[in-house]
Amino acid sequence: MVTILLVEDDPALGSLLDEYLTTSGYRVHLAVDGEAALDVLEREPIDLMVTDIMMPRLDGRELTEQLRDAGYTFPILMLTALETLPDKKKGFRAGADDYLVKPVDLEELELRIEAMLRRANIYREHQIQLNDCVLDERSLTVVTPSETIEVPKKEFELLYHLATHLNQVFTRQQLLDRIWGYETESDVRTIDVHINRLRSRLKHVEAFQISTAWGLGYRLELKS
Amino acid sequence: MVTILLVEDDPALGSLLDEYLTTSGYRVHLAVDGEAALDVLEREPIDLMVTDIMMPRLDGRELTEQLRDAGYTFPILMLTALETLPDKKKGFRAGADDYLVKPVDLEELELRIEAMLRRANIYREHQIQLNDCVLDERSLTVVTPSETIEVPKKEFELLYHLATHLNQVFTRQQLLDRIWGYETESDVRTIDVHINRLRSRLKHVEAFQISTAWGLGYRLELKS
DNA sequence: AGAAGATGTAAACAAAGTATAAACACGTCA
DNA sequence: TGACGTGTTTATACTTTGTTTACATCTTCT
Repeated sequence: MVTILLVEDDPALGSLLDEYLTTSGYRVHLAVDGEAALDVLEREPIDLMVTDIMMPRLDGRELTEQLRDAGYTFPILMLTALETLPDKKKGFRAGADDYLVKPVDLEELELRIEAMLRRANIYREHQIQLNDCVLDERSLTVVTPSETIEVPKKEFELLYHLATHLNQVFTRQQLLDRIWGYETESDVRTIDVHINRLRSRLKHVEAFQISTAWGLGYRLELKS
Repeated sequence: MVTILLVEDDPALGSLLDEYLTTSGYRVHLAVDGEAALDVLEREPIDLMVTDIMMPRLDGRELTEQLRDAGYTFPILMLTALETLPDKKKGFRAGADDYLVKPVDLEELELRIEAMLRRANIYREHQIQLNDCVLDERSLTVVTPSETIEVPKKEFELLYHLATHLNQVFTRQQLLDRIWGYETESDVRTIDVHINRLRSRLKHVEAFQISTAWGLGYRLELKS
């Protein structure tokens, strides 16, 4: 589920947006100002932020700048009562991806959020997240908090296939058929060798493991 | 340099936008309708498209749908005279990333284009900073604290493209398509030679390195 | 415990992909 | 014209990856 961080100091507007977005199928965290937003960000993984621009303490523009500086890359949409170009400009310069002028048109807000998510999701289709670890199909890498491990193509395909079918047991022949192709003439023991190499290559990865289903085949399961 | 495909059937508006965007530092291809746009796309690598929605023959919405279906992922901005929500909705649904209502505010158009490019990781700054090292597009130089290295054009374009897409892996064919152009007949191994020359030319540069993604292609990553 | 079957592991070999140098082609400019 | 810079192709050396093989180790069952 997509998680939105909503930063809005006006209680009436805040709860209106919260309710609307929640009923639209998003998980929403509501923060009353920039400081509160930073607190939420420390505890929750956020996919997208919608923030008012004028707020007490830390305002939307400063918040956006701080987040971009800190390396956050999720899409940010700013809400502003100010129609003038200089203000839009400052917002974009600070790192916002879009803005919306108040009063907020709820349907348009949803459309813009969808468009931003679609754009940001282009790259996610090629990734699988397993706990704190990401398998990146485009670069053939396994990215953990502490390191990035490059994995040879066949090994990666094997890993990726198991990862897309968590906990499901595959026989060696099934894996050969699905990854090498049905007409391959490779020996089934090739699978064992690849599994072996994957295990030693990923031995420091805490997020998941490839376990042996004795007499059947292999499966990938989360460690957590 | 960022290349924009501008699709607009009104000659007056078309040339106005063309001129404005060109003086803003973009390379612009102007097409008078969707069919003409498709022709341009076959010959030129495009970073972003700005299209009118109402046009003879193939209109902006149909064009957008076709392009998305064909796998093009660059940002698309639609120009529309229609203010109503259902029409915006159709535009977004067709795959547009943003829209702008006519009459076009040139400055706002530029801001939106910049935001879309940033979102898509396409930059039009003439310099890129990588740690303590600067790639300068205008002088085709790589400037480090200790020296300034001149780089031949093709090599620089290759380097620059990789630098604007940090850590992203590109196949040799993708690099050929994007830097040499889609209709090039050069051999993909030309890429290897250029990479090789770049590496030896920049071997004393500490800021970044071009690494090989085995079986895939190349990527530029910071050394830090 | 011991046998039979299944899996783990290391090493050798084969295949595929990449690095590098050198030769060639072309245009520029004194 | 001829030296030079740039871009491309080609040939060969080299590296990484993929597969097989042989043998060690582990499960399961009697």
